[in-house]
Amino acid sequence: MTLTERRSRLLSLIIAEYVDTATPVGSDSIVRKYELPFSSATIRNEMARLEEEGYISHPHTSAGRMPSDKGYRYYVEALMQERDLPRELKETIRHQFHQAGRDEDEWVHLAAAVLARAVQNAAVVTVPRTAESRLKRIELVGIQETAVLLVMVLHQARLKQQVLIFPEAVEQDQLTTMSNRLNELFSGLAASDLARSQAQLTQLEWHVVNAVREIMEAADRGGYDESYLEGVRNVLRKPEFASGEKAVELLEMLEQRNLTRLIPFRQISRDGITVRIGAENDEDAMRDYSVIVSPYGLPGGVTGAMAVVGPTRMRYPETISTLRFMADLMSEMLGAHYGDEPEAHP
Amino acid sequence: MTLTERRSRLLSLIIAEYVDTATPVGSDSIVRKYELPFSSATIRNEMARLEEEGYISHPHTSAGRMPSDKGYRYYVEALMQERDLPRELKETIRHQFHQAGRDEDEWVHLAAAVLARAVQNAAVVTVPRTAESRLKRIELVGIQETAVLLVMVLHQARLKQQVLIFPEAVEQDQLTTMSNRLNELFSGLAASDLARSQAQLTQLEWHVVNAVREIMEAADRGGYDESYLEGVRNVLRKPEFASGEKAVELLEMLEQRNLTRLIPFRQISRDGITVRIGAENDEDAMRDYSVIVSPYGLPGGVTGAMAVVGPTRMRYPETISTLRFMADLMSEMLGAHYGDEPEAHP
DNA sequence: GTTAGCACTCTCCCATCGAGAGTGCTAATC
DNA sequence: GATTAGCACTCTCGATGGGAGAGTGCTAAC
Repeated sequence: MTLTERRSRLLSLIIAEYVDTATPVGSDSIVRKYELPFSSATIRNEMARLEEEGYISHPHTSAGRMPSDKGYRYYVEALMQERDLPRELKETIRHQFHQAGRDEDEWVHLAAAVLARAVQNAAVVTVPRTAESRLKRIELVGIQETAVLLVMVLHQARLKQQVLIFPEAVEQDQLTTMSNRLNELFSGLAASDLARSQAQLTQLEWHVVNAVREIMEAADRGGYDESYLEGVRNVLRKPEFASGEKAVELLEMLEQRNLTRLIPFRQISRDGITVRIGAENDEDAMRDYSVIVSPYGLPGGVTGAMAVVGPTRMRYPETISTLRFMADLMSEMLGAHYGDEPEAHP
Repeated sequence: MTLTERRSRLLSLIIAEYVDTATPVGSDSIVRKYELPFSSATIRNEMARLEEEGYISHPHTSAGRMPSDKGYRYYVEALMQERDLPRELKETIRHQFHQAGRDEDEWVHLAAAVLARAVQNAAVVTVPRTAESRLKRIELVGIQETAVLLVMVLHQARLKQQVLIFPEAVEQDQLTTMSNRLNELFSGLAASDLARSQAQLTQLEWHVVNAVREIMEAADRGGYDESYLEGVRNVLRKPEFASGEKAVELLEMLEQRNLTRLIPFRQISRDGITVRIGAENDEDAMRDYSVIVSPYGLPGGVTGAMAVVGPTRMRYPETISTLRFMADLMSEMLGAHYGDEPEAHP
C-alpha cells in the first residue's frame, strides 16, 4: 500500500501546510501557494482518493482536508526526510547544556527544559539508570535513640536513603563498625547476590541488609525512577487549545505524573527512535497527541529515555532530528562522566 | 472604617453567594434567597454605599455586584468566623497522611497533595529546614579515578551530595581515613564554625571542607530549598478558566517553578496565618489570586511553610481552618520524628 | 429610613444572512 | 484516460439584530 508519486507529494504538502496553519487545507489554496502544475480540480480528485484510503480526512463537507493518524504515519515512515540540524541550533543547544552543574538530576532536568524549548513542545526525560544496581557503599548514621539513617551509594553515584528503626539504641561507633563490616562483605554486589549471601550476621546486621536489598530491588524493579517534564506551556499555547476545555484535559492527564505510563518507555527499540501517533498510544486520552521517544545512554551501562509530547500536528522531521541530537549529546556527556567506571566484580 | 451591622451582613452574603456561584449577585436574588427583611430597593441602596466605599464592584452597569479585594480583606479580618473542621474530615486527612513512608520529601509531597484536595485549590509545601544546618557526618566514595562522591548528612537527616574532582587519584582506603578524620574534627559544627576552623589539614582535606562549607552555606542561605506544588488542576477546573486564555497564563506563571517568589514565605508571621488577596500580592500576575500561607514546624527547630493558592474567589474560612489543621498536623508529625534529637554541641 | 414603581442598560442567547472557502460532479478538452 | 472549467451545493464564520432576563438607579410616596 504505497502511494503514487503525486499523491505522496500531495500528502506531504497537506501535512506541511496543516502543521503550519492548523487549519484544514483546501485544494485551491494549496495549488496557488505551491504553484502546482495541476488545477484544483485534479487535486480534488487526488484528495478524494487519499481520503478514501484513509490518509486524510474531512472535519465536515466543504472544509479542507487534514491529515489522519495514518497520514502522519505514512509521512513519518516513507515521505519525510530527517534533516540535519542547522549548525547554530546545535551550538545553542550545546551551549545551554553545558551550563549544568555536576548533579545528575540537574542535568536531566535541564535536558528536558532545553529539549522542550528546542522543539516547542513538552518534553520528558528520565533519570538514567543501570539495568541492575550494584552496591558501592553503606553508611549508618544515628539520628535519635533508635532511629538510624541508612545511606547507600550505588554505582554511578546514585544515592538512596532510608530511616531505619532499630529495636534498641546503638552508639555511632558501633554503627560505624557495622557499616565498615557490611561494606567489606557486600560492596560491589547486586540485590540478588545479597539475597543469596551466606554471611554470618547479627540480627541487627540482617535488619540493615534486608533494607538495603529491598531498596535495591525496588530501584531495579521500577521502570524509570524519576523523570522531568518541561514545556507544557509550549503545548498549551498552540491553537488547538484555544477553547480551554482541552487545556484542562491535558493538565489532568499530565498532573497524575505517571509519565512512564503515558509514554511507552518500555517498548522503545534499543537503538532507535519510536514515534507514536494519536490513537497509536495506549492511553485513550492521548488520542490527539503524538509521542516521540528516544533512548539514550551507554550500551551496557546507564540508560534513560527522552521523549517529546505534543499534538499530532507536529513538525516530525525537525522534532525527530532534534531529539536524536539531544539523545546523542546526553549519551556523550554520560560517557564522559561515568564512562570508565570500573565494573564491579560479581 | 468599619461597616454598619447591616452592611457587614450584606457583604458577607454577597461574598458567600459570589464564592458559591461565580456570578455577580443582584439585589433581588439575594433578598429572595436569604429572605431578607428588606426590599431589594433597600439592598440596592446599601450596595451602592458598599460600592462607593470600595468593598464591592460592578463589572458593568446592570450586572450584579462582586466583592473587591478590599471586600474580601474586610471579610477575612472582621466578618468571617473560622469554623472547626468537621470531625470526619479531620479523620480523613489524618488517615491520608499516615500513609506516607519515612522519607521526608515524600511526606511533604503528600502533604501538598492532601491539602490541595482538601481545599480544592493548588497547594505548595516547602521541605522543612533548620535555620542553621549542622554537619552530622561526611562520607567520601570514589567513583572513578579522580571523581569522588561527597555525601553529607546534616542534622534532621538531611542528605546532600556532590561530585568532587580531585587533582590526583585516591584510593578508597585513604578516602575512608580522610572522612573519619574530618568527622572527628567537624561533626556537629555549623558552616560558620568550619570557616573559622584552625585545624591542620592537608590540601585535599581543605578541598573537601570547602565544598562542605559551601554546600551548607547554600542550604542556609537559600530561602526554602524545595517545595512541592499540587492541585493545579483544581484551580483550572474553576469557572473563571473557561476561556482557556487565563489557564495558559496561570500555567506560565507556575511553570517557572520559582514558587518561593510567588509566595511570600519570608514575610509570614512566626505564629500565624497570612492571607494575601489579589493585588496585595507582589507579583502582578497574581492579581486575581489569593495566597494563604502558614508556617509549620518546631519552634527553634525545623520549620517550613505551606500555602494554598487559588482565585480570590475562595472559601476563606474553610481554607484557613484546613490549612491551620494541616500545619498543626505536620508540626506534630515532625515533632514525633525529630523532636528529641539531641542538639549538637557548639 | 424604607419601599414601590419604572425607565434604562447590559449580557446572553438565537436566528438570520451574506461572504468565503471548499467540495463533488458533469461535461468538455487535450 | 487524464485533466480541467464550470457550477451547484454545503458548511463555517462573523456581523447584525432583536427579545428575554437580570439588574441598576432614581424618584416619589409611605
